[in-house]
Amino acid sequence: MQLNISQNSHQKTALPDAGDLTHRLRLAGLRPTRQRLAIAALLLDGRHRHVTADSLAAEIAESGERVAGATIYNVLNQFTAAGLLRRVMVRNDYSLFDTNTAHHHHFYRPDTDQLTDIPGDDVVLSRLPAAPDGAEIASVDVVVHLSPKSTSR
Amino acid sequence: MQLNISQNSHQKTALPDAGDLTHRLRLAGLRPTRQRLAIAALLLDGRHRHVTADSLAAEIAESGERVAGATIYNVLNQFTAAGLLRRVMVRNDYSLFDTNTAHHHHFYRPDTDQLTDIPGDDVVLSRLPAAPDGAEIASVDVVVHLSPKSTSR
DNA sequence: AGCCAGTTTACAATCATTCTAAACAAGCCT
DNA sequence: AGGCTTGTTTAGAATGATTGTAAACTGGCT
Repeated sequence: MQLNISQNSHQKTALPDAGDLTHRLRLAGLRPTRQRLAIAALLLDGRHRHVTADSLAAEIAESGERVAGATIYNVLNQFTAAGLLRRVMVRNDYSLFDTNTAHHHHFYRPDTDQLTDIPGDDVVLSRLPAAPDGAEIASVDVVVHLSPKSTSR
Repeated sequence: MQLNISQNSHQKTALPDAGDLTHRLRLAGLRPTRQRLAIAALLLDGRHRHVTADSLAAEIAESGERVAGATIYNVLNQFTAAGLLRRVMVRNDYSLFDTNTAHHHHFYRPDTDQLTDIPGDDVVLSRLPAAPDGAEIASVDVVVHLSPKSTSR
């Protein structure tokens, strides 16, 4: 079976070499198992994209690896807890995991069910509420819901 | 700070009378059936709160009415489509329906799983992105995720 | 009164996600 | 290296919110 990792070798940035990923997983307190390394190689290569548990499973299968469904969920949750991924909730059907953990926001199109990043600083929150007693602000999620442009007007 | 909408008076005059609700349902293009009126009486009295399909079912049962589970979901979706409710997604386990359809945002505490409104204009978006081609902005959801206050810092 | 589209209902089905408990592998210890 | 311990993975079952289905019902018209 041919792992298709070579494909990103022409990329400018560090393609995830095994040592690097192993190290990152260790830093996150996660044992670098075959399964976690396979998923990390797909998701933590520095590119920003959105995957579902399902789409990731398909990619893994395509790459020739074999990872159980439950493990995919486990690893996605572990990566998210470790801050390697961000969970984005736009529907209550399923979750999307965002490989971009930097602070940014999303467009969501209900009709096509597509999620896209809102570029750069195109959303500016000029005012934030004070956190209630006993709590502090962990993160702020902005989801801009889109609708097809109405032709008439 | 009286950001209250006028219908929320402190007297029971805020109670929706049947005729009013019947009319509102008709305006929304919905036949005023016993089930829809029962749910409307609970949710459309001008108070702002968040319910789940489940919590609403419990309230209905307590009030002595009987409404099938599927109908509760149907009606919640119909009310939401008609703009009488707003659907808020904070987890992907279930949906919350917000009786406050005015533009406002939410605090969410993952540990206690509680959703609260962010008062008034405490969130100000000073900059919004342009909608992508063929789309227009339908709504903007801001969810401020909270965490228990850390003692340090 | 009677009709009919719109509604409701019970129940099954769906589907993402989590649980279970049994098999397995990583890393440490000697 | 062998063995141990604990963290991981696994298949399959379970969960739980939500939706589909097909039959029964009802609101509101004529």
